[in-house]
This record gives sequence, structure tokens and C-alpha cells, in this order.
Amino acid sequence: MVTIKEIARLTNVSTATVSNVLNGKSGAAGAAKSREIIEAARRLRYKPNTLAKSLKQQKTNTLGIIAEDLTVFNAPEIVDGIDAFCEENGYEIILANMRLFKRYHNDFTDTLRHHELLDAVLQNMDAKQVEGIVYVGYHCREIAYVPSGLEVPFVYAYCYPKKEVYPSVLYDDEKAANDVTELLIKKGHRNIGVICGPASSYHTQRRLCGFNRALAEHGLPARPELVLYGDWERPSGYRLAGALIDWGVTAVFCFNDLMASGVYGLAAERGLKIGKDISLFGFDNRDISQGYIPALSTVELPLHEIGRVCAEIILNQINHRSTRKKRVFLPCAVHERYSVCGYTEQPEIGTRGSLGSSPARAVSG
Amino acid sequence: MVTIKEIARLTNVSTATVSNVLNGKSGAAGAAKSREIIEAARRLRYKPNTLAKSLKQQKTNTLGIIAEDLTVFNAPEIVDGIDAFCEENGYEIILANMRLFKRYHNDFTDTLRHHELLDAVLQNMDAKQVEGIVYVGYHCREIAYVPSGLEVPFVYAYCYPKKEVYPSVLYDDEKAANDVTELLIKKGHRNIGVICGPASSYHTQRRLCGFNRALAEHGLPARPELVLYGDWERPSGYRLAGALIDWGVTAVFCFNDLMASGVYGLAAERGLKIGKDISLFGFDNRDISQGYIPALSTVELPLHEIGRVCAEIILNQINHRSTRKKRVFLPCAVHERYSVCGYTEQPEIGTRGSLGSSPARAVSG
DNA sequence: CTGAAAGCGCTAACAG
DNA sequence: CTGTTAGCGCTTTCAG
Repeated sequence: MVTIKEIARLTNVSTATVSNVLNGKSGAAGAAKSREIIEAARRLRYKPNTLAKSLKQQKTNTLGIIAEDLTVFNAPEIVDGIDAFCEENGYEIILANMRLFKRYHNDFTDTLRHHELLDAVLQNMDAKQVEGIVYVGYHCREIAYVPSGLEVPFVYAYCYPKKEVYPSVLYDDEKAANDVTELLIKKGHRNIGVICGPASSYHTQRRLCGFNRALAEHGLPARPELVLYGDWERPSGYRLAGALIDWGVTAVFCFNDLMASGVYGLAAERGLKIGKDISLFGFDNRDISQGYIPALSTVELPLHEIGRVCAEIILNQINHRSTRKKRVFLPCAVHERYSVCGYTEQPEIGTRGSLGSSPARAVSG
Repeated sequence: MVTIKEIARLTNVSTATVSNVLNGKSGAAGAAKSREIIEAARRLRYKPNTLAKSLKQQKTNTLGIIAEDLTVFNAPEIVDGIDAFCEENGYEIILANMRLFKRYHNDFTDTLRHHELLDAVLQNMDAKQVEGIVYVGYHCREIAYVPSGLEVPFVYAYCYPKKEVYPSVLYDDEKAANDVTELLIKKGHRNIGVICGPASSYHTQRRLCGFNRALAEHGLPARPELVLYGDWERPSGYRLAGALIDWGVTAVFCFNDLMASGVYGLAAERGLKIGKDISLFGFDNRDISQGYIPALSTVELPLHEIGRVCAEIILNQINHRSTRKKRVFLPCAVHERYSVCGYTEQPEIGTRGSLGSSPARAVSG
């Protein structure tokens, strides 16, 4: 690696002059000399050593990202959003992947090992002189173990601390569920079944609030027997859909797309057409939800935007423009596709629903 | 940030002694003094400054990852593999996301802007003193613009350079397609239709080789009319499946899961049962392929392993243990699920195929 | 307008 | 066994 010193020697100036010229300080050297220096730098493929520069300036222009698990579906898009915002503002990112999901599967949330791992990663980030840290959760929940003694701004993406000691950026489960329910009600549905996640889940609770609020606002009675609890996995959707259909629901609101795929399965076995005999809504807008037949109506999570907002909060704190510690809720877009249709007017399935190229219509967000 | 100097002052020793003690150099100070230093470091939450250390040692223990697009399905798992291997070997990663797919959609492959962007990113990596670089392609293809004048080892993941100037790690398309075809032949299928990607695609070409080889090895005639070219998207699968079925195929081999979902659609419209009236194989093992009804048989890409091997190659080069520039082909696992069944004995669909919890059986790899 | 000198935090060599 | 010294590559006074 060629250094500034080398260039200084070759051009018979001091390192200070080279530095000044290369950084565009006006009048650092005469015009001819400046050109000579710049030319030498290019010829030798000079690249400034970021380490030395940062050390000297006590500024790294770097944000740290701690991902609970990068391979979980929400993470890449959030990281992408952080990266995009950083790029626009001259910041770089360092990524630490804890691989929690792979290490401990679903059962890791608050083990001691998790805390130790996090502490180590945090320590490492500090050592690297990052100016702020974004923590990307792999599913939305309250984080019990909150780091303390951090030297830099810290923000949670897709999860949140018990007390608002750090800011967090989430999406608005309640409103999204409310929007979906309202849409179904407006289509004429009166008996809407719900397949939730586990009762203990934050998502489940918030979405049920939105669901119930919509019922109440439209003067419909709550029917607890139509609200069933799954486990986010496909088989539970399959199983619970049977019960709901036995109760005579005309629409099913599934709290994720995976369980919704189970509903397709059950409907097929019973000879019921989704989008005709029964309406179906999912959640998450997973990439293949458009590939179901008919295409699944679902809710898109603002993952990229969550990342962007996290980065923005951090940069604002770095620049002392703000110091809020509150939770931020971003709106979701509702995509209505052919799995749901007016309860009275039914489109021909097979002609419209099967190509998966239906225009995704954003109802909210 | 508390420094070594501060600790030295408080404990009345030189910075060198603090450094030595904290780095566990035996006999750097007396036992009592050592304890005092260590205690002071803990009390003040001392964290070594990685920048300074790396600058001094001229060693960063850092690998750079350049992702063409982190949000494309293959990228996170590859990055995860790189990260895992690095962690095991005391290396860290820096991530640069070019966001090519989002910026230019599908049409970016070799634009000038792409080259400029890459050069800038590369320059940046060098400036950060990474010791090696992994370039993660977003789809497998020959890369025309190969960087030159790099100061560190460089390896391609999921794509490859025209000439073998740098090593690359890919998966074995040919063998995977051969395995799938052989499996179908052994099940009794004689008229197998293929829905490829575009004819210009590397994947298409390699997989067709494997397909044709299997036919030849089993003494079956090539039937070009049964080999059709799609565009990786779902509608093309839907469209081409019609043609194949009209030709009377008993099995369809789709070169990705997305197009396979189109085949499900067409089959449903025609009243044909996948896995019974017609067998279907996909490619990629996308996360929801198990959610189709019946679950889609498909090929799993060794993404994590590709990442690991890339990191391994780089670290070997750093340590001068190797300097190979060849392509490496990793094997894929074939997952047989209920979308394919013996052409003569057919399982009851609906009882087995609909839960999506069929044990995935690895046939190869 | 120019460059000598100091120093960011750390470690390696070497002298005491 | 201990600590002084020099220096990694860069920027930034400040004196000439």
C-alpha cells in the first residue's frame, strides 16, 4: 500500500502538503505542484488509509448493525434500508450476525448465552469505534435484556425494550389489522374468523386489538369462538381453518402467510374455493404469497423503511439533533388480491386469480 | 473512551506495561501490579481501540463482502456462511451492499454505472484495509467486468469471471438436474417436460446438460419439443405448462420454484392433481415450496456452504496456504416431496401432501 | 503559501 | 523483569 509519505518523497513536498492537496484544501500548494501531487497519487493508486484517518480524526463514520439472525426473512430488507440511508449520508456499516435462530432455533429469547453473546458483540462494536448501533430483532417482541453503559446511540428495529431507554422502530400491527378487518367488513363479511399466532405474542395482541376495534366501530359483536390461536406454522393454519369453517365463517384472517397456506390446503380438501366460497387474508407479504392460487391478500411490512428510520434516528442523535427514546410505529400497506372478494359478487376464479399478476393495490400506508 | 494511557497514569506504570498485561504477556509486571491494572481496566470499562491496534499491527482481521443485492434470496444465506466461517477463525466482516437489483432491476448486468459503483466500493474496501474480499452475485452468471489491481485476495460467490483470474464458488447445476431427472426416470416417467429459464442463462444451460445426460444414460431419446424456455417468473410457468401437458408429459421439471407455482395454477384449472395426474419438480427450495399443495419437490442450493467455502479460500490465500484460481462446484440436496410420485402407484393426495410437514429426504449432496 | 512537529491509541523492539 | 522509545498513516495546528 502506497502512503502519503511515499508521494511526499516523490514530489519533494511534505506529507502535510500532500494531505492538504489531496483533500482539496485550496491554496495548499501552487497549481503546478498540486497537479503533480494529484497525478502521482493516481499513478501509484494511492488510497487513503481509513484506519489512520479515523484514528486521527476520532471519527469513523461507521454504524454498527447487530442482527439477531440475518437469514430470517425480515432482516435483509431492514439492513438494506439502514445501508441505503447511511450511504446517502456518508456513513458505512459494520455487520454482526448473532445467528440466534440457527444456534438456538426458536427457544433463545432470553438465555444467558444470548446475553453473553450480545455483550461480546457490543464490546466489539465499541472497540471498532462505531458511532451508533442498530439492533435488528428477528421477531417483534419485548426485549428483556437491555444493554447498559453504551458509549454510543442505540436503537431497536423490529423489537423494543421494556422501558423506553432506547428508541425503537416497529410497524403498526394494530392499524394494519384494523384496515384488513374493515376491508372485509365493507365487503359484506359478518362472520370473520381469525387465526392468530400464540396468545403471548406481541403481534397477536396488537392485531387482535385492531381486529376488535374494527368490529366495534362497525357495530358488530365480538365472537370469541371465532378467534383461534396457532403457532405461526402451516399445519396450525390447516387445522384451525377446519374449526372456523365448521362455525360458518365467510372469511378468515390469518396472522401470517404461512398459516394462510394451510387454509388453502384445507379448503382444497373440502372443495371450497378461496376467494369465492371463502375469503382469506394473510400477513407479511412473503414473496410467494402472490404465487398461491388465487393470489393471497396480505399485509406488507415496511421493513426497508424501518431500517431507514433507524439509521435516521441514530444519525440525528450523533448530530445532537434529537434524543427521543420513544417507539415509532410505521404504517403497513394492505394488498388486496384475489383470495378475497365481495361476499355477494364473486369474480370468476381461474380466469383472474391464477396468474398471480394481479396489480397489488395499496389500501393504506 | 478510556485509553491505555489513562490506565497507565492511574496505576503508575507505562502504557507498554498496561498493554502487555492486558494482552496476557506473562511476566509483564508483578502479580500484584498486574491485578491492579486489570482491575482498573475493568472498572473504567476499558475497551481496546481496534483502529489503533490494526494500524499498528498492519493487520485488521477483516474480510470485505460485496453483495450485488442483499435482498435477493440467495444473499443472506451466503453472507451468513461467510460470517460463520470468519467467526470461527477470528475474522470480522464489513458489508457493502450495491443494491443493484433495486437500482436497476434486472437490467444492470454490465452497465458503466455498475463498473463505476464496483470500483468505488472496491476502493473503499482497500482503504479500510480488508484482508480479502468476497463478491456475492445475485444470480449465477459470467461476470464480464473483472476488477484489476486489487491488493488482496478476491473470490466470487454465486457467479464467476470469464477467465479464471479469481476463484469462484458455485453449485453444481449439472449434477442436480441430472439427479432430479434420474429420480423421475426411476419413478417410471418417460415423457418429461422441462420449463427452463432463458436460453442464455448459465443455469438453464448447465441444467439442460444434466437433464440430457440422464436421458442418454437411461437410453431415452431427447425430445426437444418438450424443452421450453420461460423467464423465471410465475406466469411463464403457467403458460408453458399448458403446452407440455398438451404434448402428454407425465412429469414437469421446472427450473425454479416460482415457475413451478404457475404449473400448480394451470393444473388446478384443468382439474389435474399434481403428484397424481402429473409429477412436478422445482428448483431453489424457496421457503414456501413446502407450502404448496402438495408440497413441491425441489433442489436445495448449498448457499451457506458457498459462503463458508469462499471465506475458507480467502483465509487460505491470506495465509499463503493456497493460491488456486479455479471454480469450485458444490453439490445440491434434492428434496423429494409429494408433488412427485411413482407414475404407477399414486399416494392419496390430501392425506399426505397437504400438511407440508413431509420429511424432506436428501437424495444427493 | 508551505512544512515541521505533534499526536490519535496502540504495540514491538530493545535498553536498562 | 520493566519501561522507554519509536512509529503505524494520517491530519492539524502553528511558526516560518
